[in-house]
This record gives sequence, C-alpha cells and structure tokens, in this order.
Amino acid sequence: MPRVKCPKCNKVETILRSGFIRKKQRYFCKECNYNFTLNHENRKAKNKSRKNYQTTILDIGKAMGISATTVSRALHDHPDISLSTKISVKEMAIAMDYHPNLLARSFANSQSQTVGVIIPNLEATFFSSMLGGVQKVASQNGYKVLMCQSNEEYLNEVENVHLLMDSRVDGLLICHSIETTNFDHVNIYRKRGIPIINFYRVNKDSETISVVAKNTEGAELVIEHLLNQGCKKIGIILGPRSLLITEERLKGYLNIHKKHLIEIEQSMIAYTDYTYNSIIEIVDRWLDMKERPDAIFCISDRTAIYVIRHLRKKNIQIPAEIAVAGFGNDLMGELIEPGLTTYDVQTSKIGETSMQMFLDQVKNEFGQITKVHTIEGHLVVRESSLKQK
Amino acid sequence: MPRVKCPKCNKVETILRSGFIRKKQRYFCKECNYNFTLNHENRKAKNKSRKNYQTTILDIGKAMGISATTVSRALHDHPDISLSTKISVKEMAIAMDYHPNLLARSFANSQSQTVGVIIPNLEATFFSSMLGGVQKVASQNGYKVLMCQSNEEYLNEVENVHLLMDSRVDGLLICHSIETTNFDHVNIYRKRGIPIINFYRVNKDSETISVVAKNTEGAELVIEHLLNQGCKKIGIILGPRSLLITEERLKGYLNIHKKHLIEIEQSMIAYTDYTYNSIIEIVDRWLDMKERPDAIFCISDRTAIYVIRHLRKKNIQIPAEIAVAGFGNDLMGELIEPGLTTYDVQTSKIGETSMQMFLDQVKNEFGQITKVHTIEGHLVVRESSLKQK
DNA sequence: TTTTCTATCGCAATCGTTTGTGTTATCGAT
DNA sequence: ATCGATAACACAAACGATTGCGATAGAAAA
Repeated sequence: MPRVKCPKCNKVETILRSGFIRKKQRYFCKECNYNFTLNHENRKAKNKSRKNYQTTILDIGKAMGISATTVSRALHDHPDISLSTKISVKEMAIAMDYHPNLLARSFANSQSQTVGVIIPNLEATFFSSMLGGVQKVASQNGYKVLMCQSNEEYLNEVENVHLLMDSRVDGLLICHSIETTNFDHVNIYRKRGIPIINFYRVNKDSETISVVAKNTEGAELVIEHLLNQGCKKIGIILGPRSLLITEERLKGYLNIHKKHLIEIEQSMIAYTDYTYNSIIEIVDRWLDMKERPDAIFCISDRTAIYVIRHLRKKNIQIPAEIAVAGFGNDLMGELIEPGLTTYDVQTSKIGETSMQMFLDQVKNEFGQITKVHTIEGHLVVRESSLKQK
Repeated sequence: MPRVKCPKCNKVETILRSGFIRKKQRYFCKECNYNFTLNHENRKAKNKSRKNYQTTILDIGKAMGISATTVSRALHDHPDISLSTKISVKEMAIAMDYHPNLLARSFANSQSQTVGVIIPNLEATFFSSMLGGVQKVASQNGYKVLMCQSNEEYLNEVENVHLLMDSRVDGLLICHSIETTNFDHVNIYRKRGIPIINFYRVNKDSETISVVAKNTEGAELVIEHLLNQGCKKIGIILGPRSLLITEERLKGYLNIHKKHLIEIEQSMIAYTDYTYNSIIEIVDRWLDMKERPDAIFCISDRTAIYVIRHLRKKNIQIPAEIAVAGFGNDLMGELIEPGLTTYDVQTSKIGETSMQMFLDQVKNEFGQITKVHTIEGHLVVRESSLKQK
C-alpha cells in the first residue's frame, strides 16, 4: 500500500483504495469520508508555460503591482485613473507586447464588433464588389467582417444566418439567394432587435432596412435610350419571376413603353434562371420570329455578354441589326467588343451604404427606422447600343 | 436626513452623509466604519429581461433540474451521460430554442474555429475567387472566415494581421500586398506556432507554408506555345521586380529562350507597377522600335487586356501582327475579342488548397511541415495567339 | 478638529462554456 | 457485511476583460 496522504486530514493510516476512475487509482479516507485521486497537475501553470502564451492585463498588473481593473481602465483612459499611471501602464503594455484578447472582450461586453455578410457567391464580380464595399466601411469603423456564401441555395443561406448569429455578430448584411422566398430565418433575429440590412436583392417584408439599386429608374433610362436610338421593338430578358429586381426592372420597361404609347408584346418579355442555356434559348426564339426585336435589354451584364457572343456567332451586327444593353456595369462590359451599354448600379457603393446603414442602426438605438435606401446610378452608353453616331 | 439603514448593522442613527460619488449620495456608518451608496440594481435581473436574451445551458439545466455541466456534456455526447438524459436534454434544447454562444465557447477553449484571410482587394476577380475557394473549404470543415483587404498597402496589411491575431483566429491565410517586402509581422506569429499559410504571392522566407501557381512552368508553356506559333521576338511585361511571381515567370521566359538557343534582348523585358499608364508606355516604346516584337506575354490577364485594347486602337492586327498572351485565366479573357490565350492558374483551387493546408497543419500538431504546394494549371489557347489555324 | 469631498485604486461579480475531478448510489464479489 | 467497481451526475475553477461599487488617503470646507 503506497503512502498516500489524505488531502484533508493529512493522515496515512486511514486511506484505502476505492476502485479506478478514469484510468486512475482512486483513494478513500475513512476518517474524512473523502474520495480523491492523485496527480494534480496545475492547470494554471500548464497554460502559462504554453508556447503561444499571450500576456494579459493581469500580467501587466502583477508586473506593476496594481490591479487588473486599473490596467483595463488605464488603457481605456478612464477618468478615475491618474495620468501618471495611465502613461506607465501604456508603456508597460507595449514593453510586454500586450495584445487584448478580443474574444474575451467581446464575450465580456457581449458585442463582437463584427458584422456577418452573406452573399450568393464570390465568383461574380458583382457580389464580391459589394462585399468589398462593406468591408471597406466596416474596417474604417472598427468592425470586422465574417463572410459566408449561400451558393444561391436557400438551405445554405439559413444555415449561414444561424452560424453568424451563434457567433454573435452585431449585425447581418445579407443579399438573399435566388431560391429564398421565405424570410423567417432573418425575421426572427430582426424581431429580437438585431440590425439586419438587406442589400441588392431584397426581403419583401416591409419592415426591413434595405439598400437597393434604382432598378425601375435604371431600366427606364436604358429603355428610353434605346428608343432614342430608334429601336422599335425591344426584347427584355429577365431573371426568375420571384426576384424583386426582375419585377422592378420590368416595371421600368413597361413605364417607358406606356409613356411613349407603345404597345407591349408579351412575347418580348422573357424570364430565365440566369443559366446560359435558358438565355440562348430565348434569343434563338426571337431570331426565328418574322419580326425580330431590334434591341435586347438584359437583366445583367453577364446575360448581355452571353447574348452578344451568341449574336456574333450568328453574324448578326451589333448594334446595327440588334442593339444590346445590360444592367449593372460590370468591369467586363468595358472590355468586350462592342463595349456594352449598361446602367451602372454602383455595386461597391451599395456595399458601403449597407454597412453605413448598419452603423446608423447601432447608433440609433431608439426604434429602427425602416427605410429603403436607393443608390443613384447612371447610364453608361457604349457601342453596343449606338445605332446613330 | 433621510432614514437610511446601514446594510451591515441595520442601524439608522449612526449614518451620516459622506459626499457624492459618481453623482450619487454616499453614506458612511460610524458604527461599522462602512461606506456605501444606495440604488442597487440587480444587474443579473436586468440582463435577463433584455429583449434579445438568449437561453443558456444553465437555463436548460434549471428547467430540467440538472447542472449546466450535464447539459453541456449531454449536448456533446459525453460518455458519462446516460442516453435518456442526452435525449431529453437535446429535446429541451430545441424546445427552448437554445443556441450555443460561440463567443463564449471560443473563449473557453481558446480556439475560435475561425481563420483570417487577407487579400489585396476584392475588385479583382482573381483574389475574390481565391477567397471564395478558401471560404468554401472552410465552411465544409466548420470554420468561419474573417476577411480583410490590404489595398496593396503594407501598413494596412500589418494592421490587418494584428487585428486578426487579436481576434484570436486559429490561423491566417494571406496573400501579401505588392508593397510587402518585410515579413516580420507574420513571422512573429508563425514562430509562436500559429498556422500561417501564404498563397499566390509568397513570403520568400523558406520556413513558410505556401500555395502557389506553377509560375515558371506556366510561363514556359505560354512561351513555348508562342514560339510554336512562329513568333520570333517575344516581349514580356512583368510586375514589380520585388514580386516573386515576376521573378518566376521571367525565369520561365528565359528557360525556353535558352532551350531554343534564342538570344535574349534586354529591351524585351519590361517591369511595371501594374498601372495602365506604365503598361501602355512600354507597349508604345516597343511599337516605336524598328523591329517590333511579334508577341507580347503579359504578367496578368488584365495587363493583357489593356495591351489588346491599346493595340486595337492603333489598328494593329492581333494575332497577325502581334500575338498577345496573359496569365491567370480571368473570366474576362474568354469574353473579350479576340479571346485571350493564357495560363489557367486555377485561382479557386489555390484558395481551396490553402485552406486545406491550414487544416492539415492543425491536425499535424507535431512540428510544422514546411512546404511549397504548387497548383497544377494548364494552357488555355484562344485566338489572341493563334497565328496558324 | 470634524466633517465632507475628491482623486485613485481594488474587490468581486459577470459574461456562457468547458473540463478536471469529486460525489453518490447501486451492484457484484468476497 | 465489507470492499471494490462503475455509471451518472455535480462542483467549481478557468478563460480574459469589463464594470459597479466600495475603500482609502489626503485635501478642502465647516
């Protein structure tokens, strides 16, 4: 029997073995009625010795003979602390290479100084540019950005929202996926008072704050421009019917037609799911008509580029036979041949404004201002629509 | 004198005012020698009543009459917990809409399940595509992504690194800015054992783990191809001298020239800072030469597109008079006219692999494997270089 | 002197989860 | 009946920073 002392009464005689627990011998002291095992490693010491140990405010305090409280307050310029200690604490912090544990800080005052951003994907310059805008403003205001991609799938989006919320982001900026028609997953959190900003593609719920392009006005500008160029029959290629941008841009198309008292042909209004095939199919259908459209307005620049490539393959002159216009002002539009006429929606600005709206929300704690912010864009005219020079 | 009771001795007579502290009346009990103020708000109750209060494991424990420990272990399927309680705990967790506070969890076991990613910017599809790759693999493996942009500025990069480290990311994936020539800001952390992965643009320090494109081989393929097309004099437009990619791609250029015993003209090797002007300047200089190059190999697709546009303006036939090739395989290269011959570096794959390397690092705690991972790419031949059809 | 301020600082709780180890009841084997 | 084994649970410390409030000394006022 090994000489084991009871940690309580320090006696040896009264100890007897009492089975194993977690692979270790367990002892029992008859006197104190106390079960225990040996091998107490000092966890504290263990942690301190770790290679990547970071100094804490407590370390600074010990080194200076003051409390952690004072160190914390000194670093934050709290009025209770004297100037002299503030200075010396700050010096010591630098000397000891102190870096605050932002995780601990966030946890303590339960705000992470982080926003979550969900975008459909990062392949499209469109979305990445918005993300860039968000990140820029976030960074300028001391916020970090936690980002996710929904890959245009509803279930991914839902999962991402929960992940970000569980990570206790201070707010959420989201551009919904194409599939999303139910917005409960964000509304739950919005009702709890967490700032949620929609951008570009929008939750139709009237209570949300959203930042969108001037879809209707933009479409109006483009259509007006095409008519000015002498186009008589304009085809419009839209996205899925469920998307608000589809709805709004169609509205612009219709508005201008009405304004000029032009009759609308239903065959000239086409919906797609953004895939190459669905787009080409429509163009081919139009080309087969007796009276082809003399202009095609596309829901996006990418769509327009697909159309242009297809028309070129078929040896159709752009813009002479058919003018083409896009929407968005993607970088590519400037580089292709012919240059693409489009409406610049200011993607980066949309991102920046979204983040700004979040910041306003945080400042304005008193009730949330439900607003739709539209970002001014402008028409970009290039060769693809210039019938008259 | 108000009837204030001493919190210790409960007497009233012995109380006297003792100034103000933080805008509140302070009292002093002569008997107990005790200073105090009134107005004790129960902070706990205050927090509980907050609108966005989230249920905790302690709440679940209370509701079920068990300890928080048991709840935690039940949710994590710890063997100590009986099956029946596991089931009921999980049910209760759902019923009470429990969501773990990831901030608290990260703080407790000091790992955030988050990686930091720093890229120069999000405007270039190039970088956003890599970020996309990183995020994809991260998401698949239960990691979150905290992202920053350096805007190609060294100081921003340094600041970002510290911010991410202070946020206690589990690792850092970084594509250095053009300006960066000193790597201390990452090396400090690497030495502390924090996994740091370099991608695309690389820290020349031999100890780092890095994921890069096959720069030299890619350039070799392109140059070989151009020579096969009958080109005799190939100009190469590089980036800044400090970049490794500049160095490596030039190497490929030189290798093939040597292989074919072609003499190298120094005037055909040009460095730029990636700006439009610096690129055009070089092209113009070449065009002014008696013997113009009959092919131009550019460090990036964007550079190549600038060159193509400029040549087209000057009515120079591509590829008949001058063939053009890029590097990277940006989406744009496929859409412009003529289609751009380039080397596909697989940007997304670079991002994915980088994240994978990080994951390997985490698993492989035993010493870090210092390795350079090169991602296989391939030549993409399009019209811009096809002199022979 | 006595009482009242005021400037500085420290104590201890708190945030929610994790985790090492102690506790207890029950059961089988001596 | 005694002792050892095991299953299943609880206690409490720890993570690092923040923060309400109390403590104390010296200055100012009464």
